[in-house]
Amino acid sequence: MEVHVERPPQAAMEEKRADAKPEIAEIGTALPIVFESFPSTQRDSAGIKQEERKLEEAKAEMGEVREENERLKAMLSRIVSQYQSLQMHFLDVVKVHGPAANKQADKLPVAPAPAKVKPPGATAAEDDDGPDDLVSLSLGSRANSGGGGGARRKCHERSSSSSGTAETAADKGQLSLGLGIAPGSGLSSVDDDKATAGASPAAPVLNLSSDSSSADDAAKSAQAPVGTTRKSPSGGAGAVDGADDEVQQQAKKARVSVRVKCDTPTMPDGCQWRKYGQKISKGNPCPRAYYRCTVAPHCPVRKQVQRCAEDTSILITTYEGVHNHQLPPAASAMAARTSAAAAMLTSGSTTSSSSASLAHGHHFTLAAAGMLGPTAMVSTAASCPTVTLDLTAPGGGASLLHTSPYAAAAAAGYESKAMPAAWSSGYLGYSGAHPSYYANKSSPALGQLFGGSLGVPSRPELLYAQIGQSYLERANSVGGSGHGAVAPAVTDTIAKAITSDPSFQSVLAAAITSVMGRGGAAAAQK
DNA sequence: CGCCTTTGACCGGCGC
DNA sequence: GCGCCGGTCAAAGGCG
Repeated sequence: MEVHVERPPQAAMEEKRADAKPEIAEIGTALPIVFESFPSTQRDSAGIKQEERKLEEAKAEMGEVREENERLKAMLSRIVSQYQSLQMHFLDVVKVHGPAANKQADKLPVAPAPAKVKPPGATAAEDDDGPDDLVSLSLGSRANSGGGGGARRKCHERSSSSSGTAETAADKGQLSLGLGIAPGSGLSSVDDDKATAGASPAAPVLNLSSDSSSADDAAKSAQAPVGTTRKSPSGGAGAVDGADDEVQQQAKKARVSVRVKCDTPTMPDGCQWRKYGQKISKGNPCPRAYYRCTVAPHCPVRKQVQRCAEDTSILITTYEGVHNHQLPPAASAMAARTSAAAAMLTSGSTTSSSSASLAHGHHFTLAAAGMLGPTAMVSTAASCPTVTLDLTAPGGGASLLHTSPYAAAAAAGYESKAMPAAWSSGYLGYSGAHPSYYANKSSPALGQLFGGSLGVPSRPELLYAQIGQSYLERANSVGGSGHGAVAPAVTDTIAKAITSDPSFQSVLAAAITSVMGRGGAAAAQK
C-alpha cells in the first residue's frame, strides 16, 4: 500500500527540467486506486494518513523540482546576461583602444549579435586610411551575398546603431575578424538593414579569417574559390596597394589543417561536401581527396582529405576559405576552430614577413593559439602557410609546436614579430597594462561564461589558458568523437549553445587580443 | 532524374 | 624551356 510513482532516473531528470506537472498527474491517478483498496474505515484512516504523508512528500519533491527549475532558469538568464555583459566589455575595449571609434554604439543589441562582419574583401581595396579604430568582431561573418554593396552592408550594427549616425564609423578604420562562420549561425545575428548604416566604404578592414578571397573576391560576391592557384580572380583590384596585395596573397593561401583520428573516409564536420577530385600526392601512398562545400551553391570553401602516411588512422583535413552561408551548429564549431587558426596564421605571417605593410602589428596569435587544439603547428611550406591542429594527441595539453620559420625567428630573437613568439612571450609582453582589465572587467564574465568550473583567472595568460583548455576539451569531443552526436546536443538549450559555442569563444578571445595588440601598436606608433 | 563519385585530362606554378 | 607536381575540370557511370 503505497503510492509508487515509478520513474526511471533519467526520466525523472528530464521531468525536473521540464516541469513538475507530470508528476502531479501521476500522483493524482494513483490515489484513487489506493483508496479503493482499503475495506475498513480504520484502515481508511490509516491509509489516508499514509496518503497524506505521501502527498506531502510528493509536494516536497515537487517543490524541489520547482526550485531546480528556477535554478536552471536563473542559470540560463545569468548566462545570457553574462554574454551580453561580455558584449558590453568588448565595446568598452573598442572605446578605450579606439578613441576614434568612440562614437560607436555603447549599447548592445538585445539579441546576441556579437558583431557584424565586413567582408574581408574590403580590406585591401580600402585600407589606405590611417589606423583603423573600429574593431569589428564577427561571429557570423562572411557576407552572404556578394558585391561591394554587400560588403558595406556587412558593417557592424553596433557601430552604427548606437551612435545613431552611420557616418560615425564610416570614416573610421575597421578591424574585421571574419571567423568563417556563416551569417546568422550560432550567436551571430546579422541585421543587414541596420548594418548598412555603419558600413564604411573607406574603412580599412583587416580580415583575419581564413578566407583567402581578396577585396575583389568579396566584391564579386565572395564566391570565388579561395586559395586556388588557378582561378584566383584577385587581379582586378586596382585599389589594392602592394602591401595589401602581399597580405592578401598570404591570406589567400592560408589553410588550416586538422589532424584527427578518424575511421571514416572524411571527418564529420557538419558540412556537406562534394568530392571533385582525387590525386595521389607525392610522398604519401594514400590518395588525397578534394572536396567542395555544397551547403551553398557558390561556397568557396574547399577541403583536402588525406590519410597520414605514417598512421592511416589519422585523417588530415585541410580547409580553405570561409563559408558564405549559414552553417549547421556542428559545422560552426569546426569553422570557428579553423578560422581562429587561420586568423592566427594570417596575423602571424603578416607580422613576421611584412609587419610594415600591415598597418597595425597585431598579435592575435595567443588568443588564437589558445584555441587551436592540443597541438598547433604553423608551417609555411610550399609558400602556403598552414596551421595544423593536431587533435590526435591524448590529454589535450595546450602545447604548441613551432616550426620554422617562426620558431627559427623566435629563436633568433625576433619574438616581437614572429607569430609563435606571441604565443610564448609576445602577447604577455605588451599585455602588462591589461591585466587589470581582465581581472576587473572581463575575467568574471569570461570565467563564468567559459564554464563555471574555470573560475576567474587572476592573470590574462591564465584566462587564455583556461579558455583554450575549455575549448580544447570541446574541440576534442567534437573533432575526435564525431559530429553526428554533437549537433543535436549543442542545440539543446540556449545556455548550452552560449557556453559551448567555440566560435564565440574564439572570436572573443581573438578580438580582445587584437584590441590589446592594436592598442599597444597604436601607442607605439605615437 | 538529380546528385554524387570516379577518373583521366588539363592547367598553372615551380624548380632545374 | 622542360618536366614534375598539385590542383581542378568535366565526362562517364553509379546510386537512391
